[in-house]
Amino acid sequence: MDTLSGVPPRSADPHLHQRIINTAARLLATEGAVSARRLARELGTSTMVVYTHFGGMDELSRQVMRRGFGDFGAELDRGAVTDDAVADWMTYLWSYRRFALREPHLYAVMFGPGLAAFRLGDPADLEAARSTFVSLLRRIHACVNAGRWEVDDVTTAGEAVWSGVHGHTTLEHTGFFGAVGRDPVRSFSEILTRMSIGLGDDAPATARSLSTARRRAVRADRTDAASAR
Amino acid sequence: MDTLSGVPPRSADPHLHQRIINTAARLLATEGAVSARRLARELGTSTMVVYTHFGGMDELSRQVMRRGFGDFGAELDRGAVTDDAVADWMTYLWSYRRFALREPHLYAVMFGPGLAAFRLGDPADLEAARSTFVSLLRRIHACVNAGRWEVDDVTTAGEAVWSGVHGHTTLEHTGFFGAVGRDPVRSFSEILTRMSIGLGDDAPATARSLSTARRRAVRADRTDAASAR
DNA sequence: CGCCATTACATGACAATGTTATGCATAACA
DNA sequence: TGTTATGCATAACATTGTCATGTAATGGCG
Repeated sequence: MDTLSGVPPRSADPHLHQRIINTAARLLATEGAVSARRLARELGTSTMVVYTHFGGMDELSRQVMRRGFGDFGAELDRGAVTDDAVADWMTYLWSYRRFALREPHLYAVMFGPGLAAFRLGDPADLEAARSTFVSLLRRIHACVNAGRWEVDDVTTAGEAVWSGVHGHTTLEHTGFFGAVGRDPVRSFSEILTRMSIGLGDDAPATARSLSTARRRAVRADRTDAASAR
Repeated sequence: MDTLSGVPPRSADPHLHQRIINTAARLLATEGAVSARRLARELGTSTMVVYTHFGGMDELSRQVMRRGFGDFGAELDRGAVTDDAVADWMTYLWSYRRFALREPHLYAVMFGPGLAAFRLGDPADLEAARSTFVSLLRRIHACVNAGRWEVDDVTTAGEAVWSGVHGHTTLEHTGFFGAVGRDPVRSFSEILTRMSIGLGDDAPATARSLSTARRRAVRADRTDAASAR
């Protein structure tokens, strides 16, 4: 109705822009969906803020996606660089899986077919996604430099690796492994193992690296679980 | 309004059930989305037919998905069995990619996170998806029997392979390869190659099988394009 | 053959979605 | 202080899936 001046008129919040993105990301993570009205209710505003600040839900989703890629990349790059390059590469991919499992909806926004990063070719979106890919390529390069792998085209190898882990995580998100009573960890290990051997490593060395990376991953899982409490 | 008897009352169509599924599949393929109203308009009925026949859009989508898995499996099993088991396996996966590219929306319904096959555990849905997986396992078994691969756990190997090709197709669907100017065929070939070597084949034999399978795939692509005309 | 019950379907309404036109109150500025 | 601009709330519109209601056709039974 008419605006009663009894209600203190909300002064312009200088951080509203970021608050919207943060709240949208939180709602996405906790409730699996973000609607303009749900978001407005959470923010204590009207749905119009989405349109004055982002022009619509699409652009907001892309901003959430960009932030997601930022967090994703930061978390992936946290992995140490040791003298076992293949183990480092595997650790990187275990972190990849950990993030995807912890943030399934964010991952879906980032890689899903909805308003995927690449279709609406905003260079900033493309760059956000590409930087994490480049980070993977560095790990692969290290394996080549260490003499473990023989790869002429690192980018193509990176695409193959990425396809494998991305496919695995999306399958795991659908609940496939649980539904058929299979172990996703075993399947993921298989991908890492066969890929490493296929890229030139010998089987025993890959097995040793897998053990190392698996140990690190279990420890990181525990840290993750502890910080969630 | 009141029902004018001037309009000939539509007698119960005994094939309506199938017509709904077929039309939904067609709309999904041609328009990328199926809404109850769009479907009703196409069928010349009201939206209620969806509810009397399926109870809602969800169940209808699952029926479309089931039909999709049927077509998918039939098309995949069309590949010949020759004395080059690895080439046969690769041909199978090229067919996989071909189907996914030709029917992106159907593929998304089949494997997407929406009302994924596995989450709502209807055994019929599970079986529909599983049968195509079993078909993949047969191809892998043939490679092992031929002495090309050394695999103790065929199912786990199948999951790894599936992750790779599934991940690749979903990435291709997002438009990633086009956006960054990369060649999806090369990436897909890399997956097949590294996986085959990783599963025990030697590199030259894998390369020969890849050539064979690629030739077959190109021919099948042509046939596909011709029949589309 | 004629009546009744069941069933299939159309109509229209409801809630929730993204979006937008309108208006007002505050903020920024001269 | 007066003017402009902007940010946001209100309320509406179109579209979605869904459902309550009514009606007409179908099929069984006397």
